[in-house]
Amino acid sequence: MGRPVVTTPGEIEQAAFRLFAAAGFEGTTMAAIAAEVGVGQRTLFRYYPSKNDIPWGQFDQTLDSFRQILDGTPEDVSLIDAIQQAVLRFNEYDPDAQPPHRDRMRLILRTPALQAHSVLRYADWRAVIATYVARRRGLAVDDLFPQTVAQVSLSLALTAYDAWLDHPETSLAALLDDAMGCLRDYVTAD
Amino acid sequence: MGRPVVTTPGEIEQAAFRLFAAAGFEGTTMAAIAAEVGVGQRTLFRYYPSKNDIPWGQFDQTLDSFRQILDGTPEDVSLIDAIQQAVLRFNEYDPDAQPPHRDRMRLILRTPALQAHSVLRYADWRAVIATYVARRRGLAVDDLFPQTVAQVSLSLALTAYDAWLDHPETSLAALLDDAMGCLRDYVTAD
DNA sequence: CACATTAATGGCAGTCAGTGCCAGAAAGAA
DNA sequence: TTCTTTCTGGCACTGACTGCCATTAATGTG
Repeated sequence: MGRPVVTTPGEIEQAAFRLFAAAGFEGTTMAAIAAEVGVGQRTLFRYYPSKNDIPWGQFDQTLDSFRQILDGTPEDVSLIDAIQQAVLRFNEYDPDAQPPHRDRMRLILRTPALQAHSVLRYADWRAVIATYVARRRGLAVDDLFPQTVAQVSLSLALTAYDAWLDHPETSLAALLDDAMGCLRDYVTAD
Repeated sequence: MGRPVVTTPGEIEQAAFRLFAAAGFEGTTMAAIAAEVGVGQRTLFRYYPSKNDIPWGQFDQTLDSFRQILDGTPEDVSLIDAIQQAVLRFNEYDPDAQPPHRDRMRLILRTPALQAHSVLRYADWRAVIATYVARRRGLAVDDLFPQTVAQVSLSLALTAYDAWLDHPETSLAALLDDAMGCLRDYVTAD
């Protein structure tokens, strides 16, 4: 019961992306988004805690699924393969959903304010990996090994995503594998 | 000629750190810093473009030295060793200068707003590495290999630095080597 | 049907970072 | 002394964000 909501996170996200496309992220004010949705500015901030959070939409929920993918991996798969496959599966999208997903990631990865703000989200992502690594190796989450693996895994994902923006013809999966190949090459070359 | 300056970046930095120590980064306003220095708020913004830039002090200059360290490395040193040693040397400090350096890094690495903002600085750092890698391998800077190596190198450095905050007794150099060891372990383990 | 309860809205005033503008101050040069 | 250069700092303004609170619109109860 109680008064019914006037909007949804999804509706706000769509309105915002419309304005971002027209005027850019910096060039769009929260007042303009509120007007576009037809809602008070104060209400907007109840749906998204900050302007920087809008481009991510409702991504938070999905971290749980990332955890589940990892935990559901058979233990006989090597650590590195388990993580690589989990990252891959976590980032699988329907072919239809890929263009908007790419637009979203382009906005996030190429807008300085969002690049910066996003590291706070990545921290949770890294924590999922570090926790998994720590468990499989019987280490503490804070130990150097889990932390290193988590940081490096994020690096690979970010590098692959960034390359994906410029090479739409290549699949994200292939780029993730390529990035891992680069890493192996880098580490094992004499 | 012209009117002499009233302050210096260094003086502002010191005053700011005094206040940060007392009230925290978020709890310190630019107005308070200006008052502490004894200078107009408008002037403050001419010395530091944003509050987030103050904790870094005058670090920008030093990226040149990082480039020089890399370029001065003999070509018969393997790529990975060249980078590892350059990162190491770039982060060498007098034993006397280490406690303040650690305080600075603790503030930067543990304050969310600064964690976020700092990625914009790291981008320049990564560019130095990517450029070096591209040159040595005859690739374009934008190619996947240089970008991957740059991202991963940053990951290792950040992981080592973060561990250093909690283990002051261990040298940063040792932690950088340990992080690299973790990476080798991760990539080459069956 | 009247009335209480609940939950969301949105306006308002205020904080804080950051910017453009411009008058004024202080130094050296002519 | 006057001109020129350069730095200062006040003022007004924008834009994100917050706390406070009256208002609104549902639902539940007698």
